[in-house]
Amino acid sequence: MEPLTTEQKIIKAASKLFTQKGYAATKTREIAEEAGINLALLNYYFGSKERLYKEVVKNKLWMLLEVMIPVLSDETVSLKEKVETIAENYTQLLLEHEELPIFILNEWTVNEDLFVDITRDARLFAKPVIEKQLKENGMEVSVPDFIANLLSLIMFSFVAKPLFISSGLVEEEEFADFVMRRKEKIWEWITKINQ
Amino acid sequence: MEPLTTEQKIIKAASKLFTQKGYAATKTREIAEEAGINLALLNYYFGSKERLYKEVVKNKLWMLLEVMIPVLSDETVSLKEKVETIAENYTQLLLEHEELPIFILNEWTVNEDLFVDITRDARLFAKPVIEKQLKENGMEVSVPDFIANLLSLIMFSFVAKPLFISSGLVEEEEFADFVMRRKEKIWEWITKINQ
DNA sequence: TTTCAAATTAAACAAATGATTAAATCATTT
DNA sequence: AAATGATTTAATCATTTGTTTAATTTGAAA
Repeated sequence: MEPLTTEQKIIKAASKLFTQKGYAATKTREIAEEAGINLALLNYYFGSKERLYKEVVKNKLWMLLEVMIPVLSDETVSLKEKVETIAENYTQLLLEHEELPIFILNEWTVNEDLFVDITRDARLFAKPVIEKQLKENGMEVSVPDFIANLLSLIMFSFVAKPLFISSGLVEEEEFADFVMRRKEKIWEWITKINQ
Repeated sequence: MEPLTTEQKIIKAASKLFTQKGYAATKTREIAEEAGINLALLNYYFGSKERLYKEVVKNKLWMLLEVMIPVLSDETVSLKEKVETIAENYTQLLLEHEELPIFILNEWTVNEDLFVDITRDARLFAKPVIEKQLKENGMEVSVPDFIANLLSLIMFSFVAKPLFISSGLVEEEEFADFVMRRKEKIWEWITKINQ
């Protein structure tokens, strides 16, 4: 348990506040207070609020993608293993960071330019690998539809959590159970969908 | 084509900017400029930025819910018709207002208090009606899972559009085609999932 | 111990921002 | 035409906000 460096304290506080409230609503003074550091240190280490923000977004986007990209691209992992690993890892990750997908997807919509740099030249999905494995499994679905169905069924519950809670469809206390149970069914659903 | 009243011009401009950029990033002077009115009129008609914002959120939330709620609650509409109508209506609506779901879901996460008032006492989902129809169709799925699957498969493509576009999985020009084709398969998918 | 760069602090600056005021204009009624 | 209330305008206010500055402290090297 090394004590955090000043830089780490700032990143930690900024990550928390930016993901909770978005870029514009988060004030540099808040970040400084949350981090327990002097306001000027924020600019000393990161130059500006925007540069700090980009740092945070890069981290968070990577958290979200690394669960999926390497697994999907790996030819030695079967389609079933892929789906089950991704379902498992995402549910795990998102239960610990519920705000992650909505933060990233909203920022990606509102602040598109920012993501151009980050995702440039990143081969996010290994289309040929997945295409081959879909055929091997007798699935006639297209790669985009396969990815869309997979991510939908795993992630949407987290994105739309407030709707589920407010409507009384799912109680706050049983939400974790709800997504854990769904996680177990993903592979079954995916195979059924694609016959 | 009546010319818009000042109030309508403000609401229109505010709707556009708030949904595009969120509450904090939207400045009252921008709204005034976009609406072509004097800044003071915003407070004259709506009292404050926050009250104007609540007005916009209420409208947008209702746009999103009215596609779904009345249809789902109607006992005289079969489950198949329900699913197909909702798939059709949502795809239509969201193609015209792509920013709508991510705006509402993000605001609902970031600004939860605001939605307490709006959704209080609103029986969003008619659980018993759907439960009955699921049984009649031999579907053993729970209502929350049914709703989650339905909304996931329809809406997630819009929420995650930037991911699909940036990854090259779907081209911007073919996005409308992509979601239109998916829309046609929703009922098939839903039935297969629940055997 | 002295030196010196790195790290930290308090204070201040300039611009932006939500809101208000008081005067001017408009439209409707008398 | 005069009167009256509703609408609109330009100007201003008080804070907030991101950033900078200049001085101080810290800690390691000489």
